[in-house]
Amino acid sequence: MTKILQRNLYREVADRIGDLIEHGELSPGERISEKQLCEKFGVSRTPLREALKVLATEGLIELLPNRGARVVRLTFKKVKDTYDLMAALEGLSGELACQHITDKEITAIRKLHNNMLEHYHQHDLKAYFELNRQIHEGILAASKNEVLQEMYSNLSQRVKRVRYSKKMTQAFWDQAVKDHENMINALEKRDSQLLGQILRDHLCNKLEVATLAGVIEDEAPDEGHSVVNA
Amino acid sequence: MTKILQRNLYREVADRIGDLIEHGELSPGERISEKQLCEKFGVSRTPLREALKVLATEGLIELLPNRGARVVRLTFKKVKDTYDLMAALEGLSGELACQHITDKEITAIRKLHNNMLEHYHQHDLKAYFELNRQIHEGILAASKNEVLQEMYSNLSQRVKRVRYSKKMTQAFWDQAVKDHENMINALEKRDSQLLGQILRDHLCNKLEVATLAGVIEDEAPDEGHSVVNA
DNA sequence: AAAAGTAATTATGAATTCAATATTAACCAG
DNA sequence: CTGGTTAATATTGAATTCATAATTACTTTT
Repeated sequence: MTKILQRNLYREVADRIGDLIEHGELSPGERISEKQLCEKFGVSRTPLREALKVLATEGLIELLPNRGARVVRLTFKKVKDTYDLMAALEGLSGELACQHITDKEITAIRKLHNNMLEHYHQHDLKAYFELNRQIHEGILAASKNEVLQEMYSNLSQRVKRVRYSKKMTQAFWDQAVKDHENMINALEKRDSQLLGQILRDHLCNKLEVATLAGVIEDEAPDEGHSVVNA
Repeated sequence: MTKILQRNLYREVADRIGDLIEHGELSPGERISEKQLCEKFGVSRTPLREALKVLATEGLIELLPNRGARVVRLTFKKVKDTYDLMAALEGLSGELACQHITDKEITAIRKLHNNMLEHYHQHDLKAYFELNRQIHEGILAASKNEVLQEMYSNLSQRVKRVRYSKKMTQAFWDQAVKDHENMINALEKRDSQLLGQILRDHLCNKLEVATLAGVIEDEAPDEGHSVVNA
């Protein structure tokens, strides 16, 4: 049962702006010019402004009344908070997955896992990360909780642009693989509590947060006052 | 440091539509007429349509391309999924609160708790619920995690309209109060793990889900095809 | 009378236009 | 020059207009 994908112009525009933010083509704190983006995308201001409103509720940009939109500045605290949340959601996904996962799904994830192990042994970090992502996504899907999946993917979106964990020490990597081994085992035993615990503690997040401490510039409060949607 | 409240027209409209949904003045599955709402609120279609887009990303309504907006149908599963998520978030809020709460905040919550106990002894359910809400909100605030607070309040919004847990047996009530006693104790001892556990298991959610089983009409799949934002 | 097809109506999607606010530039006094 | 005031410009906020798709009503046909 594949869902029909809704393609509104505003959604299209929102996604493309999201990409621009993710790839750093729109800088944090930088004012987003409506006119400029309209020309870039070849759309009028109406769908563009709708997209901005959506992106604001998704937490990617902020709207300052009468002063335009700007990309949210990712402070270290904000990223840390987001990761804390994601860890909790991953934990929940693990618990629920154990309750709802089918044998077929377990087989598929085991397969991904074995595949990932190969890349690990070949030191192919990029391929490893991709499989790693697919495994976590698979568990999330197996939770059969769509609200959870939606929330998680939103949070993931928000921090994507700093998610380039370049330096990964061998020790960290070894530990991550061990975690994954335990995860699969817990999943096959359908041990909710255990899998939940492993995923909550899985160092993937913690590692990234740790390395991020250096990456993120926590500079002077800002230009533009602190404003919040109400 | 009180934040400046942003009052855009679209946000205002979105909130008012949210109220209509919460109070059942817009029925689930019912098509939302733009023109009608424009007249009701005295605004043009532009801000109204912006509001609809925002409400869709907030999960309160669905937009069917070229076929308008309708209020999301709350199936039992959807509500159950949402409560599972909220329980996990409450658990996290408890853990974080223990780490970050100030003595002053603890005192304030203890005060709310004592106040709540009085209403409990006087069998004033309404006042009890209000204090109950304030306590949970206080813990959430004490977590000092704004992303968490934002997510929680969004989830809460989604299920508000079925949150009228009218029948509350004395046994349930007694247990809830005991839970709360334990919560406050854990908080004062700053026992993260314990408070997290209590909040995750707190029957408030489970109770409501249980009673809801009867309240929600899980009817025929629907008119209008299953469409999802992409 | 029922079904199918077509025209008329209505609603939505998006661009344009108008109004209000903020930003920049120009000007002047100290 | 520097600081402040006012005018000019540009940008955002919201209403209107135009275009397109869906729904309804009405024929027409069997």
